[in-house]
Amino acid sequence: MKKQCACKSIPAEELKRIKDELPDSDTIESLGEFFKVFGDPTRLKLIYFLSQYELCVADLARLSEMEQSAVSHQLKILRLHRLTKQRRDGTTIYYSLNDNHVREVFDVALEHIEEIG
Amino acid sequence: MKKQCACKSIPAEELKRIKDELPDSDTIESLGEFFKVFGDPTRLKLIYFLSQYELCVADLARLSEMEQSAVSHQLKILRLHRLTKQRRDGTTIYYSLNDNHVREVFDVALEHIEEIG
DNA sequence: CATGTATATGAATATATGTTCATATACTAA
DNA sequence: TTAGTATATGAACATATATTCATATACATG
Repeated sequence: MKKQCACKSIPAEELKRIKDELPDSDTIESLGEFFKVFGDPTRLKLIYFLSQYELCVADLARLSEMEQSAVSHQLKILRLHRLTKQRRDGTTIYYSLNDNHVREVFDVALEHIEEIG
Repeated sequence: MKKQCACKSIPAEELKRIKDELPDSDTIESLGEFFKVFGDPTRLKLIYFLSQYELCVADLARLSEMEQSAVSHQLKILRLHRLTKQRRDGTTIYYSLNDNHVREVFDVALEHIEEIG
């Protein structure tokens, strides 16, 4: 029983080179975090609405048909990832998107879905 | 105690209109699924490698420093989402990306990470 | 056929995550 | 201050998910 697989389609030196091209692990982690935020349908809805309008929590709850608490929890996640910004007006807090890439990512993915499913 | 929140920054008819602009729930679900695939660092590594090279499972395992079993499990997910295609050569199976949008999504997100973190 | 290699997969486990409920906080107005 | 409104948050719970281990499958070779 050999210790190393005999496949080795690619020689060791080239494997090393390919491996080095990978973005560093912090970047990969951040990317994963970023996509994870988009990986939940309820957050996607919030993101979509916020990509078009500045909205208060209560209206977001009505639009997404979620409870206010659930919306606040999800908004916290968006906030922590700096995807949103907010302003206070009295007791009301208005959220909006903080970044142009967000909608861009959304749209590229949408193209994919429409083509491949 | 009122039954409905008094906030209503936006009148009911307009809320309805905004709500109707949201892609249908199947599309939102698919988008969420799509992003969820990208939401795991180990899958991101596989996707990145495959965006540049056609690779066999064993080499993917070496490159990503994962066990062969874990790689196969993740490749199954990529396959089910039709992000990859594969061809067999003897006992070896070579994987590659199936879609151009994938790398595009990856790159847009990378821009975001580099700007906002 | 039997052996070996590359990959796939089911089950078990540990961890992560989203929602709900109850409650806290921050602000407004009387 | 007291009551009311909008939002935030901690804890508990249920569900999802990634990994590992053991094993199965598919193919090649002798």
